[in-house]
Amino acid sequence: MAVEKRDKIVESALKLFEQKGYHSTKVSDIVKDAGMAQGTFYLYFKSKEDLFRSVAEECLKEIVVALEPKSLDPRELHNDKMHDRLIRQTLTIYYQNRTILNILKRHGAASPEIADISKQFYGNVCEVVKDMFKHFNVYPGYTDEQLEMTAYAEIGMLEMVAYQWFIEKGYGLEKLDPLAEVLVGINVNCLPETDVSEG
Amino acid sequence: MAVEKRDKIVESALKLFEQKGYHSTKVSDIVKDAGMAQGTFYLYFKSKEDLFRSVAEECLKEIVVALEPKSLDPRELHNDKMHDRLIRQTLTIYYQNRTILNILKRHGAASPEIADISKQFYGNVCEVVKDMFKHFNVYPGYTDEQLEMTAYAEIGMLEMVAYQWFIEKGYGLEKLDPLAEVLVGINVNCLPETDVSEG
Amino acid sequence: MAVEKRDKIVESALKLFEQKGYHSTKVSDIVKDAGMAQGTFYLYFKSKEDLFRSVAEECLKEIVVALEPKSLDPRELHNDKMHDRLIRQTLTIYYQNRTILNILKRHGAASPEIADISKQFYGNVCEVVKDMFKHFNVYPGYTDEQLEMTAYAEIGMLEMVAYQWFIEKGYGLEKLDPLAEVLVGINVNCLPETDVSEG
Amino acid sequence: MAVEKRDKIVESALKLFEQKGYHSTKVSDIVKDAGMAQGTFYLYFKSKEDLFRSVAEECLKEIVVALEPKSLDPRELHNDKMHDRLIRQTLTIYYQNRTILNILKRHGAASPEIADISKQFYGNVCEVVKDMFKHFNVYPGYTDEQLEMTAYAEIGMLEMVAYQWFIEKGYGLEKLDPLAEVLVGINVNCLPETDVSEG
DNA sequence: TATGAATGAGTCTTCATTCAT
DNA sequence: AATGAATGAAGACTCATTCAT
Repeated sequence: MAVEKRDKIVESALKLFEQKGYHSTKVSDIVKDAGMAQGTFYLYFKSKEDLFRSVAEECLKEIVVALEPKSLDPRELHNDKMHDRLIRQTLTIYYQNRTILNILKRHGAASPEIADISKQFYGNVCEVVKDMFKHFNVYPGYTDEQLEMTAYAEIGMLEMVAYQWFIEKGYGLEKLDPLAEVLVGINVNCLPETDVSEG
Repeated sequence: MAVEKRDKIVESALKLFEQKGYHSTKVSDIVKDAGMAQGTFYLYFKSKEDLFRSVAEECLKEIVVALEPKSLDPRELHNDKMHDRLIRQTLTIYYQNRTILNILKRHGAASPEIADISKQFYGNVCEVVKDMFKHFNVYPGYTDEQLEMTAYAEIGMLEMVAYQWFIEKGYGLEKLDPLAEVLVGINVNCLPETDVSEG
Repeated sequence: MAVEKRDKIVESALKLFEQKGYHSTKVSDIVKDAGMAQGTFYLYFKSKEDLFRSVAEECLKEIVVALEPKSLDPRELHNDKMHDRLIRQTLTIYYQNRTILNILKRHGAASPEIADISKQFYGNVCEVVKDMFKHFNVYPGYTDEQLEMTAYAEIGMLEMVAYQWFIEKGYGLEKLDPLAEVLVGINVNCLPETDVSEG
Repeated sequence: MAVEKRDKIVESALKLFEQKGYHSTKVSDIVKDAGMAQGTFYLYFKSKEDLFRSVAEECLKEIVVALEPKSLDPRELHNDKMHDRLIRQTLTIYYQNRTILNILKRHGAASPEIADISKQFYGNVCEVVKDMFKHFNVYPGYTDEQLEMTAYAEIGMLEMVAYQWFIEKGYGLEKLDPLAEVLVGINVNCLPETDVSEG
């Protein structure tokens, strides 16, 4: 029961945050949408900011975990379509979490106090991607900073197209293939040892 | 005199928005920082939102204009380093406008009512980049949607690294070369067949 | 409980409006007088104007209803003292509602947006009086416009003396008799031929 | 020049007060309408309230003077149509000053501080009317209080019909005759020594 | 006289949070 | 655990008035 109520609050909050933004969504809006009394909210969350922080942290951690190599099917990763697979994998995860990503991107970190969540998220994702690059020796001879730059570039690329197609344009996973194809196209020769003859 | 005061407000506002975010910055903070009375603010801006909208629109328009091909030195664009030049150009513009871009990225569009500014900005930048792709026939055979995807991917890439290095890490233009090098590296072979003599 | 609070607000508001006028009475004055917090006010009224409008509409409707023939004792109305009775009845109603009438008369409709209440009130009262004139055939041969003029003249007469004696001079119902006597004197022969046996 | 500017302010103020009420009319509205700068206003009036007070006092004094017997043509007053003449005279004066009377009636005395003007005005008009009643011995045997009541009743009557026809309905002096006829009708027998056989 | 930019005290209204039931 | 009425601090915006030019 308790968990159900908490989930209901989170669900309503995410919906409203996405529609109206964090600051324009009142606690009263959330509880009205969730069908409960104002006071009930504070049985599950210390404050409105606590709700946002909790939800964001949860979601973003899930995303990071999902991106980690150990989450991926290892057989998939050892063939020549690895980069393509990675891109599809990431886009899919972004699609599944498009709501929270939309909120963070469109409405920002809501207030500087919460900005650390966003910062940490990007840091974590970057680490994961860098590890992947190292693991597969994608950019041999690159310094750590160069790897970091490359990682962020890839992340920015994926995030932007996910935002534009999954949120702004409202498409679903039917756009996964066309997007992946184009993104692989940009990087096609970046992974020289990958046999791209399949093209 | 009048212009000076307006500029002073904008300056203080940008500083405070960047530090504390749009919602946490009070009009009273802005005027205190700008050294004037509360009422003076309303001689130059209809409301706090009007200030944000005005400044954002101004800055973003400037960025779009700066990115347009006609703003670029044409001699620069007719050699085989074109892509490198474009990346440096864009990064420089992003660097120069890092404050407003930071505000928009970190604190979002402040409220859904202002979200249209951000949306239009990306639309415009995308158009500029697509035109560039077409002009130099970078991606022959691509459909318009594919060009759009590629354009957004490039924009996302540049934006993310600019954000991470110029804002989060606080570097200046001394990072222009290393960043450009890496970014070109990602795309290095994307323009192999481009014969830019086509003019 | 809820009704009690609302009533307390109305009570304090009427008191303060009468003392200081609508515009000089702050919401903070009202809640201080009513012994509650600022926010509580807005649980019961949308705004200060909403409070004024609500109270004024309520009171004025009551007055109109009280003036309607069906509110009057029918036995009273079928003798030759009818006009005297009507005048006493109206003066009594004006006395009972002197606070709101005072506010409207002294402080006006507070803002043009509320002026419609006052206008409608006079329109309604005029209709009631005209109907009474017609019912008892007080002014045979009069056109509708002439009846309307007469009705407004009577209303103005009653309102003015009620204002001067019950409010400005602060008398109570002990002035009912002298006022009625004089007012009947003005009109004494206006109803000479009225055979109220008309039924 | 100076007088012209002052008059221009008064003219604009009266127009706007009538349209929007005292409180909703800003000093900036008045000077904009009068075509001058904000500061100029304060060369002619100490404050907004001073303007209102000055204008109201001026107008109301004029009305009282116009109503005084010495202002009336003495030949008119010594015949059997005296009451009719008085009513016409008063209605005409009310018509000519309908703007200020409208402001006072519809928008009230603006604030309690100015309420004294209105109060004094009615006191003065009442005195004039009472003197007239005494002069022509209209109500022989009446006490002073009874005369005062009668005077206020007559004033209320005239004021109300003037308001309804000259302001609410927007008619001009073409309504003078019908209004006077009806008003005389109400009082027709109140002046027993007047030979109404002429009627 | 005339200007109009600048002032800042004043007030309504909002909304996250609390607490008695 | 649940309620929802009550709270009150906070902040955007207004506008009569001033004053340097």
